[in-house]
Amino acid sequence: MLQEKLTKRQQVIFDFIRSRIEECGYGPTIREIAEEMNFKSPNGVMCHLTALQKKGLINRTNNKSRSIVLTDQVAQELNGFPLAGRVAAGALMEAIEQTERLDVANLWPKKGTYVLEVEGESMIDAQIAPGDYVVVKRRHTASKGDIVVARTSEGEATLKYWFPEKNRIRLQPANSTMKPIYTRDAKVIGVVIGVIRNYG
Amino acid sequence: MLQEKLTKRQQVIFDFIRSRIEECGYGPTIREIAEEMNFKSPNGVMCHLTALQKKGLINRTNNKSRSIVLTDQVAQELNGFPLAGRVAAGALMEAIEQTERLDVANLWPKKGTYVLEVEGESMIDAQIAPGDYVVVKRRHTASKGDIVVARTSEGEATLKYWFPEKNRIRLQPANSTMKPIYTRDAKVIGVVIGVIRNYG
DNA sequence: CACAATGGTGAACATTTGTATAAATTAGTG
DNA sequence: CACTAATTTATACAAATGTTCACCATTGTG
Repeated sequence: MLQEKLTKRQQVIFDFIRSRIEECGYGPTIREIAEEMNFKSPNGVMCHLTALQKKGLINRTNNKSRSIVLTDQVAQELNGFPLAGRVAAGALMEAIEQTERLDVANLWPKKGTYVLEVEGESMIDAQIAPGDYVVVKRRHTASKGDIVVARTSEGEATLKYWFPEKNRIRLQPANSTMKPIYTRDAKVIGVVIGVIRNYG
Repeated sequence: MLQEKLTKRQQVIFDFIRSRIEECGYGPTIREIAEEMNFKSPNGVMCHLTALQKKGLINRTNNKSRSIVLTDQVAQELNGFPLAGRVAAGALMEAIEQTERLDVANLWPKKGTYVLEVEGESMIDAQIAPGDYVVVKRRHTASKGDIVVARTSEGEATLKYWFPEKNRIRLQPANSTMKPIYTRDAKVIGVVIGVIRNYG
């Protein structure tokens, strides 16, 4: 995971490429890079690009305009967060620079997935609080013990544990002050696969 | 938020552009689109592009190669999840198609932010469970009541509520079975600004 | 010092690419 | 049918773009 160190010049050029991709949505041409760097010839850029490619920061396709892309490793840094370790672990700050990353954008599959804002405290003992967003995978079946979004016969959607019993379904809240709902015709709308909480 | 409906041809072309941007990291040229569609002239594509632009799905810059970008509205669909409403709300599924989106990738600022995997149950009553990831903003100060990552005099990093008192700091766990830690020289490493949980 | 690595200049060339104009085709609609 | 909009062909041109070759300057190193 250690990448060869960049020279100052290479770093400047790489930063420019990355910022362009972020800001414009597409990368620069070789001459645009040259212009930015006040080069008077596109060939200077070519050398740096081959260097950046050899060091594993970018890829590009021959003869294609604007074909510079950041390698997966680098691109992920745009989305993810450095995963610094566990809270209980010792030397924290030292570790942050060089570790894995948690790619928030790709943690969950996008297809058939949506989020719901949680209302009420029915799942509080499952560490799901009001205002949290539950990430829900659209499904019509669930396994025993899953946290599901279910629609009861009254047409209400609700967030509960899913416990099928002999002749009925037990929709179990995670809250000692609330009682389970028993029903025969509750339908699973989706299964909770994640939780997102944003303080402030 | 309603976008003008696309013709079939426009939809096919738009899908191709989007998939290319997703898969390659950069968009196609006009001629590459023409080739894909088996057009024998680039001008056919030009017409469709101006249509797509007029309908607000893409933007592009004149005279620049591969300058097609998805509009913010469309691009966000690549990152976010549809925000379908609140769990308690009624007609859920009907609402999913046409609602806002929660852009997970940009929920929190990226600069100076990292995540930590939570170990232990010291914050369980704050709905933070073992295995959760806390999103931490690197800071050296905190406000009363913040959930912070603090380093105690022993050099251990720990996750607690931050309560400054007269001559000391109270590091308060959110767990009725655990006692607060009192200290004079605890240092804030960061403040918790979010939580991410991934089931399974 | 000789040498290699880095960081350029300059000019020339072949494609690729965006653009423009004119016209043909198809499909739907009043 | 006459008409319009959408779709595509055809051709041509100007500009942008990637590539290559030859060569120069600087810097650090054995």
